[in-house]
Amino acid sequence: MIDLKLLQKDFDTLSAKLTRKGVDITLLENLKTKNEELKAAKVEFETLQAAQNSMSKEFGIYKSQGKDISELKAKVDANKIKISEALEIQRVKQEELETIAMAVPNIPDDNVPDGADEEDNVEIKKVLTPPTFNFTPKEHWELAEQNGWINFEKGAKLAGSRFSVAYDMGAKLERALINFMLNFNSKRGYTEISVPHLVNRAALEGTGQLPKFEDDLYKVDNQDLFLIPTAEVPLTNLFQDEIIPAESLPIKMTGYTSCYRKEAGAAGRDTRGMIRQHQFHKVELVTIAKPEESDAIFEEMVQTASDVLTALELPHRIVRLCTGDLGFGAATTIDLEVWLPGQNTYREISSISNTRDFQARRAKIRYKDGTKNSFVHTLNGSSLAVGRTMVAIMENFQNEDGSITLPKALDPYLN
RNA sequence: GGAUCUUUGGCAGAGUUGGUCGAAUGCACCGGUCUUGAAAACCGGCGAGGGUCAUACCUCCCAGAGUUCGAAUCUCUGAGGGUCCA
Repeated sequence: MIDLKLLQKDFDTLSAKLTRKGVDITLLENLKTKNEELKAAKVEFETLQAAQNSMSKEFGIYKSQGKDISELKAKVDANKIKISEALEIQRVKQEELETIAMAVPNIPDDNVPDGADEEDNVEIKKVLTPPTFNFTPKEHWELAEQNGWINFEKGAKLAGSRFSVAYDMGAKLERALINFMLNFNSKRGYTEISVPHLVNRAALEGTGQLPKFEDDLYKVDNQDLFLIPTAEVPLTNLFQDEIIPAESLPIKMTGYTSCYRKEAGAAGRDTRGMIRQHQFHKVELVTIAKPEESDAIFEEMVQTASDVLTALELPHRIVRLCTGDLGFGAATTIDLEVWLPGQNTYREISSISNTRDFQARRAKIRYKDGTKNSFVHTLNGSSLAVGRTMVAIMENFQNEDGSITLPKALDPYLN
């Protein structure tokens, strides 16, 4: 959630920044008005409540002194009605404010380039040179089927399109990659955590998936539970509504989960293969940090994810997202795109974001800085999407006969 | 599953004939005196969140609902814990 105090104090600067991300300025004006109304309603209610409290105290004194209380009681009763009215007004204002506030995206950092979509993202650097082939490299679905690693028809049989089943070496590779990545991240100081794949509404509101993106989520019938679209949700919300002692920051976490997405807006895109599936595996990094250290940690997380790719000998490039491609909760995002010879292009395999205090404000994650409480910064990033890593390995390590030589880093995990 | 007791600040633990209780006391913690330094002793401070320049003020004694002018204290529901019975 954006900082309402900042909105009050410096509306022009804030609205200019949010306009870059396509936010309608009248929405912000509306928000400002609502916030002022809520404040007034709160003052009104609290004043009445204070009067009520002091009258009630007087009541006790009157009684102990044996004075007549009928007049006081009449006053108190009248006030009581006003209180319940004021409370109702406040409740309504609060609700209205939240409805608007929760739909406003995060403020992009100043160094995020303007742009409409992924075409306008800015490449920072390339890592490793794409391999050359003296034959035409195949696409991963061909290789996956030819080697008997992935079966898309079985996936469709069980659950429909955008599902697949991994067999034999495909299944082993998946498991090896998860282990490899978790170990890699652990060595970098990230604590491994295993979390639920179902979370409640509050958790998803905390990280920003709700209320705006309910269509992208799988929901459990008759219960307020959703399948997680990323481990970022449970990992970040571990600290929901907590005040963390400053000395325990930064908190660096890594976790593996499946991720479940309806891909509502992606009809027709990547329909073949395992680039875009409704369920996929991902190893995630989440860090809870002090504001002053979050930039350094962001760089470190990008580096860690890039190093995983390098360790797997996968050529990739590092890209800074433009305003148009930036996610709802992110202040800044860097994508890692892996080289796919079969498609002859770079494709996203990891996305690392600094949400600054956007999620912290929603999820009420604070830290005690001396005597005062401040919002933490939360950062998240994939390290990596396992399915896409498999795609990248298949395409980059393919031989002319369609067989695949696996990267040496996985040897200890595959025997 | 039945009966009964219990749930308070970082911890321990008062407070249950409803009022001046956000809450005694001890420990822990922080500051000071003393000391070469530390410990001990003594003095002072010390629950949390919101709000304010700072006060004021509002909210919070497991959660929710209720009775009342007023609830940590009474009633109901739920959750956690203990004990006894099955």
